[in-house]
Amino acid sequence: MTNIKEIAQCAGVSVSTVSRVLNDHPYVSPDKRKSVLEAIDRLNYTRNINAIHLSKGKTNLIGIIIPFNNHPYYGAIVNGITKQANAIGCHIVIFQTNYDREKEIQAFNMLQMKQLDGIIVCSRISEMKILLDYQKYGPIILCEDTAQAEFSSISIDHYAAFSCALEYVIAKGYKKIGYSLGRKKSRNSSHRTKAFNDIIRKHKLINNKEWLFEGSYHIKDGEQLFQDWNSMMDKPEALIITNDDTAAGFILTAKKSGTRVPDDVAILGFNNDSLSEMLDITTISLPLEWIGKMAVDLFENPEVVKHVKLDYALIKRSTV
Amino acid sequence: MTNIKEIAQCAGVSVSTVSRVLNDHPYVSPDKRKSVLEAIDRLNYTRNINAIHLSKGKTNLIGIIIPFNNHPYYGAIVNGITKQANAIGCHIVIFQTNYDREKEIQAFNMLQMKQLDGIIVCSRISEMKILLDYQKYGPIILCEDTAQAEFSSISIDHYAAFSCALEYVIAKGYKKIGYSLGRKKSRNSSHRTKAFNDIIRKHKLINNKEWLFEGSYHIKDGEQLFQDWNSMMDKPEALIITNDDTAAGFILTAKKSGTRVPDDVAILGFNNDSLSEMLDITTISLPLEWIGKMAVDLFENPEVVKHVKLDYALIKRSTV
DNA sequence: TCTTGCCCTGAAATGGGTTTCATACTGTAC
DNA sequence: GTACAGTATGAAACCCATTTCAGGGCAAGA
Repeated sequence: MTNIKEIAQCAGVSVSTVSRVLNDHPYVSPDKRKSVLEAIDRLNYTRNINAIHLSKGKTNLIGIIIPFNNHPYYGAIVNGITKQANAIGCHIVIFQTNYDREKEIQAFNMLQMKQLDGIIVCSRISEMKILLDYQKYGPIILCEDTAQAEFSSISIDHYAAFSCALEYVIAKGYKKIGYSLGRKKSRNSSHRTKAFNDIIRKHKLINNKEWLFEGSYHIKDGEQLFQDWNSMMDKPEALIITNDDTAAGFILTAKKSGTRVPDDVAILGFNNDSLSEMLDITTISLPLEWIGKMAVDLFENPEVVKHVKLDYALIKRSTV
Repeated sequence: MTNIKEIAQCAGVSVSTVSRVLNDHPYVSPDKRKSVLEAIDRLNYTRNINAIHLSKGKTNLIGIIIPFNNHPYYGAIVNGITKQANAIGCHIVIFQTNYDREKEIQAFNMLQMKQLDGIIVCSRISEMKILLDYQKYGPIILCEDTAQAEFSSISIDHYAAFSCALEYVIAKGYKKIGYSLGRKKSRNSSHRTKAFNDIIRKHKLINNKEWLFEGSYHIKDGEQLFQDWNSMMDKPEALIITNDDTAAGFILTAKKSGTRVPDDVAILGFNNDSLSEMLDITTISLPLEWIGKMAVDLFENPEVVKHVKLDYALIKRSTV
């Protein structure tokens, strides 16, 4: 492998000059620049980027922590991140964790070892304490609704979004309302739960613990959710479901078993996926790609810790 | 940032010894090992991985070239790759290209500059000529049905899989059969096209050029596909659709407009996604995660160029 | 006793850039 | 004519680990 030294020799200049040409620095005379360029061409030279990384102390690599990759919610965020990262000349290393602590730590270790310039956490299982430990090694951006002073964050106001959903369902006349979450203890979930409890209390409706379902992520979980719902003696008349994928699974299974939506059970989802559009599912549209884009923006300006909240929109369709 | 030199000083040994401890080499006396470990602990040392990369000439990073990330087909392959890559201590850098040549080249350049140890190409737009240029910089694995002697490949026998699908549709009595592809000129597509032409000729059925549709990737494309199909004077009675996502889009749109499946039009998809299961779509199951896994296996053994083909399975359901 | 081989250790070479600093030259302003 | 600013250039320091090589110590076998 030819290196910068050989180029320097071949072009009859010093390595500094070669480096200057390579990095478009000023103060290189046209003729030397030319001979360096020729030498590069002649010797078929490529820079060893690992040496550059070592020297510069950065890699232009951003880590993304997500639980699942094959999921519309995270897929959309990743899309947003990817686009914006490309715009600032960065690449993406995906850490698909399945909520495994080890895997998350792996990502943070790579930050510590300088293989990553920063990390965007789309969803996590590690405690805040862990994140604080690693914070000194580089910017960590959280895609969650937090006020943690040490980290920039970008999120949807899940409390407000869920409230909006619930108020709409209530306004439509439903009294027995249940909802499903991914993991009960995630930040986003806790906001949704709080919203649920507050609004239900405000309207003096039944708050039945049984009507809170967990583990709703994928379309197949929707099938299970339907089974669970269907096997209840006292069924809620409306369900606010974690995401459109699960909602779709629920609705498709419901149809098979002759359950009518929204007559037998009203369904409201989140995300406004293509699938929800196809199935005409009432949903809350979330600006997921924007979350990704903003996360990269926040990564770029690590000096200022900001907490950005993005807007949502109720999409009225046929399932409520 | 403390480095290996400081550790050596602090522990009263040479850097070589520190390196040996760090890398679990034999031939370090227990007491020296202990004092090194203590020094590492005391100074809160972390290795700079970029230096290791430079020194070792590898990064344990595998690049993946995919057109879309938020797509079940590629999502599943990426899942398989991720799992197996983790098993061998590698991480994944995703290049989502949207079939943009530039983006693909970017990935290859990173291989050339040694930021990647290898590349798995799930689908590409660059010509083989380009790949051959970059081949010398590291293993490139193709997830396509090729016999190119220079590259290992892993694929489904798309010719056979498509033939199987088509024979089944024909056996069910359909005579006017159309099909859809992603991009006409991709390798996989060309195998499907060949299979289609061969089988149709064999059975002496109509081969109507109009019944070949293109650009079918996502669920929304299925909606469009239905519009196209529906607006034809002479409609095919059965459609073999690129993938289940598009098939689902077609079927859901069809239902809205009162078109019955399979009575008005039979539908057969590919992949056997969760969605196809939910919608009871007849499909060809493809071992996508296995493609990913095998791709990593092939990457690991770059000395032997192999062309692996995986099996498929017809899943009979209600849409044919 | 001598060889051979294994264990242990450190100096130095190696991987390949970037960047600072010192120096020198040129042109312009006063 | 003197300062000063700007342009050009190379030597050397720096980023940080891995790995080769050489050498010393020690034990077992001849």
